[in-house]
Amino acid sequence: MKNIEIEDDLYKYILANIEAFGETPSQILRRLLSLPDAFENTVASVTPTLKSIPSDQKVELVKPDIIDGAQISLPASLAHGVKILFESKVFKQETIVTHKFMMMLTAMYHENKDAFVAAAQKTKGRTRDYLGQNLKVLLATENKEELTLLKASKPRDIPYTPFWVITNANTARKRIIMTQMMSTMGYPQDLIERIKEEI
Amino acid sequence: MKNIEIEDDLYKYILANIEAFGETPSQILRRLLSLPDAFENTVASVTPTLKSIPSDQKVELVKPDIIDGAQISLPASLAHGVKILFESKVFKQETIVTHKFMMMLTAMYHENKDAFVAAAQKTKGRTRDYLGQNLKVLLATENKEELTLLKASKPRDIPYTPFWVITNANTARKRIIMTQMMSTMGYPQDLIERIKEEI
DNA sequence: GATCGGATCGGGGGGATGGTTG
DNA sequence: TCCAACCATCCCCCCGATCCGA
Repeated sequence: MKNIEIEDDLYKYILANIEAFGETPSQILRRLLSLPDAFENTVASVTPTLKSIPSDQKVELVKPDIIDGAQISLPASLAHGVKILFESKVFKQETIVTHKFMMMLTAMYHENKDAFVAAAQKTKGRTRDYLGQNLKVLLATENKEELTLLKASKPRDIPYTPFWVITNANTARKRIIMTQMMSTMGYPQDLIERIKEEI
Repeated sequence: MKNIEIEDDLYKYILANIEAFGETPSQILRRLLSLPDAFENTVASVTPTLKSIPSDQKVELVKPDIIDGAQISLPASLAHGVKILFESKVFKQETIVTHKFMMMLTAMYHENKDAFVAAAQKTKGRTRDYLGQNLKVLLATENKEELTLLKASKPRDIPYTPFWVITNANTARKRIIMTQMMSTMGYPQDLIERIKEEI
């Protein structure tokens, strides 16, 4: 049971609508609101959370875009390419290298999807892929052994993107992956050289 | 004002029909029942009670302010921003860290609401939110499991504010939260550095 | 006995390091 | 065999929330 505080006139109004002797305010309210006696409704919370990059959830959204047929809204900080991203506050304030790494990839994807797709295919290690599409499908499809191996690399979805990246790598390797991606995609040399300062 | 007792589910139903932050159950009921507004306007019910922060009840009240359409009166000690707060007697004499923590947040909210709102969204832990709006609604809406988790963090309404904060944290973490909030809101570095002395 | 502040300690994630492969 | 490149184990630190003491 809960106690709520209401103004006197509202209280009078409720009592004025009494229909049976001994009816409680609560019962009267139910009737007035056309609610069943045993009302049991859960209002589901619909908050799509982006657990992987915690920092800029509800930031200004721009650029409605289409990914896999679904429309998405991209945070402003990620919508204007790598160069602008480097200058953005959210990027500078982010301390976790993996997050910066993924933010860059998001920005790059939206800057040039075709080039990104091509570069993603070429960027891989000796035994493992570094990037790919549709992580969920991959995780569902592979056989047990391969799956264990795959998971060891800690692949994660790149936010606002149909791609995933490997996450279990030291910073040096993350730089290598970034460098390869940016080179293949044709980013200018001076921007590529900034990688080691930025992440 | 009258108090009436209602079942939990009815209470949830009422809160589920909230349309504006800070709306009281009474106001919601009026709308649902198509009743005119009361002539006597409520202030008390919107204002989070200050039973948690003791002993400045009879203190000078200043700065009539608007929170979500309701007018409130703010204790002088909390009305002039963080810097003044640090120098105030009530703050210095307060021994409970959590109270000081919340006093600072109240002061910060009134010093710059927009910045506060933005900073509150960004300030969060790995799995839990640190601040948010409308605790009542949150508590009524979430599903059982999430609710238990949420409650473990002991969220409390920040007095004179539509926000709540996590309270179940050690002092070190409270400092981290404060630091993040103040940085994001753009407080000067020297004030931020005083956090570890002040709380 | 009940409540409340918040230190303590278990758990989880980031990514450096040591081991492995070609 | 040795070296370079790569992999993924595992350490350390951060975060959460249980629980102890006031």
